[in-house]
Amino acid sequence: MQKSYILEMFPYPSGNIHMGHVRNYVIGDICARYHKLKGDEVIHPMGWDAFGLPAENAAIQFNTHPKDWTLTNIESMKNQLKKLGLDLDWEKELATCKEDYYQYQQELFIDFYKAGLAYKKDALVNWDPEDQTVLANEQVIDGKGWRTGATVEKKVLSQWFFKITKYAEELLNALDELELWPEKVKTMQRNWIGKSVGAEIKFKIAGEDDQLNIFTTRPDTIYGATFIALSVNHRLVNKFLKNKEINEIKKLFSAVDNEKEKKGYLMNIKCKHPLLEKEIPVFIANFVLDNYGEGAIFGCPAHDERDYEFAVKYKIPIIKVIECDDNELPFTHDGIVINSPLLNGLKKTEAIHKIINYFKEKKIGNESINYKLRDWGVSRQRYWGCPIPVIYYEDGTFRVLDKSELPILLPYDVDLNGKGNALLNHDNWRKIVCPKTNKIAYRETDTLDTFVDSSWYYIRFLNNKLDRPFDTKQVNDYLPVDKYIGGIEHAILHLLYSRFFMKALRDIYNLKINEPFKQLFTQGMITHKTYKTKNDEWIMPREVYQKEGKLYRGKTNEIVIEGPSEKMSKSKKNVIEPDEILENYGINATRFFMISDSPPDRELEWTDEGIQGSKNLARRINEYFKKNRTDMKLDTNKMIEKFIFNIEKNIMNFSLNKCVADVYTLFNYLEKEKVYLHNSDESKKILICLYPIVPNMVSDLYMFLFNSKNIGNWPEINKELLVEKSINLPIQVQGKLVTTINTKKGYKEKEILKSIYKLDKIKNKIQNKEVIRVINVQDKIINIIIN
RNA sequence: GCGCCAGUGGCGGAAUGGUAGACGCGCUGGUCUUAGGAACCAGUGGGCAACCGUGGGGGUUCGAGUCCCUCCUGGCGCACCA
Repeated sequence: MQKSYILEMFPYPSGNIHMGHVRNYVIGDICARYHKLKGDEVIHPMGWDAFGLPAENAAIQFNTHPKDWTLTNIESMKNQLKKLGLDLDWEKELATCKEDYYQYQQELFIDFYKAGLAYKKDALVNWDPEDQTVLANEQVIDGKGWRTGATVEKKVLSQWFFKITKYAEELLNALDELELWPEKVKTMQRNWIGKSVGAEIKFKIAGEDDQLNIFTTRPDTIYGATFIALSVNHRLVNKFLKNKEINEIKKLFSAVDNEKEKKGYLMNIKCKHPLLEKEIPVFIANFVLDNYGEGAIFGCPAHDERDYEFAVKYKIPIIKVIECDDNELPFTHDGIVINSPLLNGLKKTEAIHKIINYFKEKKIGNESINYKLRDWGVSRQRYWGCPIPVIYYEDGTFRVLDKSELPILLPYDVDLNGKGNALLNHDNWRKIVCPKTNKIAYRETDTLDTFVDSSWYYIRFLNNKLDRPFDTKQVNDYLPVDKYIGGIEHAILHLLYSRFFMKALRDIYNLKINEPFKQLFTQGMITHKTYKTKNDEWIMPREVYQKEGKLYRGKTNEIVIEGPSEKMSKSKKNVIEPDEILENYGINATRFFMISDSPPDRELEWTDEGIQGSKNLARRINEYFKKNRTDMKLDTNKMIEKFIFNIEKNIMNFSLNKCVADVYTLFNYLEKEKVYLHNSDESKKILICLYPIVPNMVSDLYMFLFNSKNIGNWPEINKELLVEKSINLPIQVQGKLVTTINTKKGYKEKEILKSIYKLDKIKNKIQNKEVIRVINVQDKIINIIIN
């Protein structure tokens, strides 16, 4: 039996589902139900991404406990999901905050550690002052925390990391084989991994026994290097400057108004140029990233915009080493190398090749590949997350626990006052006697980033009750997920982490699976018109009424200004509540509308007309089947076969909006021809095709018509009926449509031309001219070319 | 700035290089109604017409919304990545 693993991204249990969830899960449900009808062994589970900060914030705000708050939310959201008529296997349900999930994550952590994929180091990390926790690089957007929007600070802390960089090359290359992923997501991941090929060059420090390693993609411009710039966090800054001075420089840098304005501080050390008998100045500069390469660059102002700007400001010499006009500086394009004894006259790639070989020979450099991707910082200074199974002794050493010492459970009795990490403040939990050494020890109080939880939940779903993380055979048999459906906002974070996890687990446990998600489908947002008063107050759409072409607010009769359709958000008051819609329009209309007006990967604008149209469609179908049976017309069977064929094709391609069009086309035909099928076998076929989309309605109708709950299998298509025997053949002259004629398929070209030439419209076109060529695309089109 | 995607009626959107606008919404007219914002029926790209029409301009082709080049516009992502 063919397996089909259909998965939608599991939700965070905030307490209420929103329209975005509805769309996501209806799309997945249609797929899953279709595959079941086709006879596949379908896996379609649901769970809860249940650790995370909102629970802690809610605990403080409402004086409840994160666990209680979360579990209550799960219950109510589960009820809401059940109202959507989703065919989910609730036996497989999991919640990442439950010990039967996270204790196995602790096992994985131990295995990662043993495999060298988890390690601890002092690191300059992103600190979110509002959430009081560290964030991964991926979670910092424009210098702000992804969740809080607070400006992120830099701090040095001892942190746990996962070695995702070990897989940088594979994560990049394997994207090419993910044929069923959107190009857009792959591009985003490629950019994020950010591979650069170049060279690493050693710069000796004059008068010191120390050196710098500098990565560059342009070793061909080495003769134009006129300065060195270091990040303020570079090792050598610490070596040569006092803390006080460093702090002053940091202050100087952060005082810059415009973030892009370049600032530098001249150090009193110099570097030797690796090829020339000269020394060049060393700056500390605000524009040098400390987390790329070693946090040091050589500046070649003539051929780099940033270096040029800096050099002009600090009056650093600018030496041209690529042929160009002076007014073209900085010249960053390819060109012929000049002023470079070893490289003169060469083109860029030749020069790069030659100089790297020279560096190798002299042992002052090497070719080098650099990635933007950093290792994944997974420590979070929060209570509501998976505890890291590590203890610390009083001498500062630590021990990663054995699997036999698991689980490390979160204590329930914590003091959540919003200040700092509740685990750190919980002495009873924290302080233990190590059973191996009998020494006093302290538990790790950081918990794991919740993106760790979601990096392997699709594996745990295969057997959520197993007494180890997963079963190898099951993983090999049932992964990858065949269709993974969710929002594009996870393009980098969740999807990259999961890919890394799959590869890491593959290598640790000898799995045969390389990628977790075979096909990725990213559904579009749901948007809704926004409305404002003249005082910029957002108001709810339902408050607005229209009179003589103008919009007014219901209770005050103020003029209302209509804004663009935007993503539903509470702050803009353009939210539609699923519960309300289900109540007013019913589940069938709701499901129809979720796929009606736009292709699933594009935005769907919520409109009253749209949902009303879906309601009408549902009603029409219901009424249709209740009418008394009539005879079929000649082409009725053909229409039904076409319907089956099209629905199947369109579900497979995620062209669900076209499925709705297919439904209209069929019922328009049946009603126009007054063909009523009632409890016929043909009705069964039609209902089965409708079942994935509107299962509730179909179940009721099936009961009513056939007194049975047993919806059969997906109907076999009678291909013979699909073939059109007669066609409307378009006739072109000079490639332009002139007329069409109705004819049988398989006509003889000579014969049909005879009758075509008799047509007035064709005669008029041809008149006295000579036919020089006739293009007959058999059964498709005829094109007559005249002189 | 770089990358990706997209530009088709009043709107959402259909079209393996082969009849552009399927299907829906809206609109117009009609039927039934005390009434209708319900339901049903008919029509609906522009133009009186010949014809013209898929963001603009080139090209490939018998034939281009579709392929190629170029420009414009919009959306998304990345962005001092050396």
